[in-house]
Amino acid sequence: MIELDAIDGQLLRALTRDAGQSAGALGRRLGLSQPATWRRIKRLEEAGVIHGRQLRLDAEKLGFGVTVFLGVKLALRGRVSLEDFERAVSAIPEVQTVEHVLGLYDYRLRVVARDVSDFERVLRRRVMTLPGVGDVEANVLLSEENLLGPLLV
Amino acid sequence: MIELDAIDGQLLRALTRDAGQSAGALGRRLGLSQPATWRRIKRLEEAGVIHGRQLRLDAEKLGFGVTVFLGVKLALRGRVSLEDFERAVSAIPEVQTVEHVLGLYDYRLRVVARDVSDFERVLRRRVMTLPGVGDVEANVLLSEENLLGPLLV
DNA sequence: CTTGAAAAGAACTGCCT
DNA sequence: AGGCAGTTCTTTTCAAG
Repeated sequence: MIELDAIDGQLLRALTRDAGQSAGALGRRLGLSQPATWRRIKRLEEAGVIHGRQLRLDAEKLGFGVTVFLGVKLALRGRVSLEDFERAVSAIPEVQTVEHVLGLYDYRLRVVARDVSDFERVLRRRVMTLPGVGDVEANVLLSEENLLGPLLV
Repeated sequence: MIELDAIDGQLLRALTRDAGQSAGALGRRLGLSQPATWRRIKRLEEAGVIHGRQLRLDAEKLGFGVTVFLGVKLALRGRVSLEDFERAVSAIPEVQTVEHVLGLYDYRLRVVARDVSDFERVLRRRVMTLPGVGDVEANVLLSEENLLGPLLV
């Protein structure tokens, strides 16, 4: 594990808000020179703390108005491997995230669809036919807020 | 809604894999010049399709080894407003995401903690004391895979 | 850690097809 | 729409305090 001081925390906080700002502008606000700021960011990347930069897309603007979280419990455990399930679920284009979890469900899926009837198609023809699938529970996303998290306190 | 052609789709797909690559390098692979590629990206940003770029942090390297998804059902509905709940939950530093959903639960929370006993502290002292909280269900994250989603097919 | 400088590269602009 | 050429800004590396 890497040692982070207060300035690293401030850098991560600022970059989490906007990953596209320049090292120079960032450093000026924190009272650091541009090369010093740049070296700190580089160090965080090399340590693996910063894993990369991800594009944030607006699903609605792309015509996907419905986002649903599915909790999936596997039946037939032992007869169907987790790898089979994961491979099949990863091949569904509407699935954005696959989370293997421990608890009431075995997997949590984030699924998008154009509308409710499109979601029904995905659910019936894609999800319910996955190998070993048992109970499925659905929650429709109304709104979502991403916070900084404690990584940065 | 904005019209996207095949090239826009390829751009979004490439940028979703790595949001940090330059317009020049991207264009060369698609047979476009640097300004043409840049103008397309700019257009997607201005249309709101690209909402921004987010830093991807490695929670484990920052000392947060446990990620838990909580499904929260509110009791006392009507007596406590959703706004009160949302304001209180957003103030918990360990909460990374708040999703307002429709279904078996009212809210889904993504929570990180240093370890299991740290998570117990968050659950007992922070989550269970939220205004109006009723049933709480937990799923511990084992592994996670982010796919491109259908935005890009 | 800082400043200053220099080279490389990426972002942005205007003009032309 | 796309390409070309040029300008501006940022990144990246270096030397020296």
